[in-house]
Amino acid sequence: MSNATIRDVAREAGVSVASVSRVMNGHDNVSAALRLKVGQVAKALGYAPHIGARNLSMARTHAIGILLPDIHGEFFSELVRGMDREASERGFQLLLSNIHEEPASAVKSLSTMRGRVDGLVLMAPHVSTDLLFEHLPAGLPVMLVNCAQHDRTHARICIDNRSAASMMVDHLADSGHREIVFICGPHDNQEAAARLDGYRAAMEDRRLTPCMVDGNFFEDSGAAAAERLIAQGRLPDALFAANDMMAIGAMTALRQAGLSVPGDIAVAGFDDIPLARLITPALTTVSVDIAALGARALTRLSALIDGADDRRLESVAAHLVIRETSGGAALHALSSRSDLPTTG
Amino acid sequence: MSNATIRDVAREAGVSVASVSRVMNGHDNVSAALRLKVGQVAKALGYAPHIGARNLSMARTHAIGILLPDIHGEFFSELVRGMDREASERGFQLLLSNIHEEPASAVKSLSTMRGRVDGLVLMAPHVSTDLLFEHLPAGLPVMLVNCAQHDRTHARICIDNRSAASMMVDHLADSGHREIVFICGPHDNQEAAARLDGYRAAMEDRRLTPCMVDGNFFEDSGAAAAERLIAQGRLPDALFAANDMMAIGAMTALRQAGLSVPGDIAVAGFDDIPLARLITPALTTVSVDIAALGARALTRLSALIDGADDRRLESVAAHLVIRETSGGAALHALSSRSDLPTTG
DNA sequence: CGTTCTGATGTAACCGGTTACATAGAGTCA
DNA sequence: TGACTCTATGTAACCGGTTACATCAGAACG
Repeated sequence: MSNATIRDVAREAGVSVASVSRVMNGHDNVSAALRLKVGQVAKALGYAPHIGARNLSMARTHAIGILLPDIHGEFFSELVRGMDREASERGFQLLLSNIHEEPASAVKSLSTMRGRVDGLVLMAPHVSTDLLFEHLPAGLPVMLVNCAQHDRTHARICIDNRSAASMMVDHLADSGHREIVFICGPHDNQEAAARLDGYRAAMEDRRLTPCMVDGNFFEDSGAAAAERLIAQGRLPDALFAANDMMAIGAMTALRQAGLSVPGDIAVAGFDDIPLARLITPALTTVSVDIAALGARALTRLSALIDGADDRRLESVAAHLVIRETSGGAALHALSSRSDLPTTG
Repeated sequence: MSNATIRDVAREAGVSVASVSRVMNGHDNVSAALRLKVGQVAKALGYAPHIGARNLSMARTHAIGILLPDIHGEFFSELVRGMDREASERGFQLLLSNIHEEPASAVKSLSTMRGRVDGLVLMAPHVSTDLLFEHLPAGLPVMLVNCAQHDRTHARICIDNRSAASMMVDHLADSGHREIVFICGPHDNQEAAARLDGYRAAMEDRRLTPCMVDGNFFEDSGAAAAERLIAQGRLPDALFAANDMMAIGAMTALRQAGLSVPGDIAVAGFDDIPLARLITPALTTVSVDIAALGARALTRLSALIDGADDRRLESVAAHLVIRETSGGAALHALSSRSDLPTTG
């Protein structure tokens, strides 16, 4: 049932296991005759090397562990796409693991990576990273993506959420809006916090009063926030949501209340999900090349695995995509990347 | 640098490796004293078992290989979400591999899975599956997803594209449309072919004449198809596109030509991408619970790994989501699943 | 007190590869 | 012909776990 082993091939071909190994790995110090015979026997027996065994003896797995908080949604899919691009180029495979909210599960995921991967990409915006670091297999290269800032011992790469949020405030203010309300993301989320920071800072720089309402990154919470503002009769000039889904939810609520976007109120989001350019009016938002982020993380990790010493914090810039909902000059910015069909 | 091994722990604790192994795996035939001592030494040395070594000696990896044609987009992300849900429940991890168009890359991906996973989920709608099967590691459980129909030796699970397309034709016809034109997907795509089949069959059942135009699953091709029909002055009652993106492209073209949907012409799509319910008018389409498909594939694969004999072809039903573009009674069907935030 | 049973622990083989080192045989040159 | 390379191949240790089996001490029992 199970496949032939290298010793089966060696016996059948009347040679030693070392010779078979050398042939299978294309070493050059084997005679043509032996190469031929071993090749034939291997094919006849349907021999395929057992990668797990090879990994053990070479202490190299050619696999990279990816620990993510949520393996779903467009962010995940783009991130993995970028990582895979680099990974397959470098002969790595991706071992996925979903770390759930509870720290215990994250620690467990970590322990199951030991001896199974050559390096780790770790993204944990809400789990306390201190706890995780204690449980990192010693000596295993790790690349942190969008983690908390206070760690300095590991290589990190973060989206510059703060600056991007500030840029968006600047854009809205330059378009003539004064009262700009921010719809927050989840409180325990690192990225949401950075976006809020950027909003606050830019507002204060311009002597405008920051005003925040609650949200949780889900569409409904954006709608709820807008409804609350409408009900209170405190409609601002602009709504800036911490992500696109909430912006879209808010727009739906505004439309249902008979308000026009951007006529009565401007709206801006964050993420530039594919949906953003397709809804009407098209959503002004912040775009990050997530695939590039993933690719970059993998490139640096690969260098770490090869022995590089890299503890830098790299900041990935985001850029504004000004569409229709922000109301200013109807400049169409660089159009977002072309969308892909969704059916395999 | 690297971590301690089980022999280090054994030496340090003054016991045998077998005892350490037994303690680490929670066997019950160890004395409390030994358990305590080994536990202490293991913690002091920062020992974590080497999973690769364990896999080799137990001939069990607790990993599942996922071979997909495109690891990006919503389909991928939903599929993986469903798989991960079941996988983590069963203690499996997911090893991702992207198989590109060329068969050679697919074969290579396959060979790199040998001895590294306990089973395989394989999705290859365009690669010739015969070639792949030759290179499948013998005795490795495999679950085929949305593959060609002509294989009978493996467990398979497919979306019932054919029936769903027929149902859509029935719905359009019941709504009073007679001339229903189908916008095809790529010719070499298995799923596109099944949808076309279902369209054809349902039309013929109703003594209506099938009429197909070319498309390739991309938005542009849907727009182009609509423009051609308009230019030829042969506007049908309804357009049924093989996926949503083409339907959306067609709607854009129709609107630009001054035609109203569904007033002048009905439109229907396939896939129920998140966009479908957000555009105006909201798109009537076919929805498949992709996460459930992934979960189901993993459940069956898990049974195969446990020794089950399963070569069934399972058909996953899709259901209509009737919204506004199909023009019939404005029944709002079950709203699609709530959307997820895209920011980690 | 000797025998048998029981349960904890140790010994060593094994999983399936890789590779340092040993060895044998062919070729080169004095 | 003998010493010396050089190259192709074989031998066996090793990677880091698991586990069948052996062993041994203490308890139970006649």
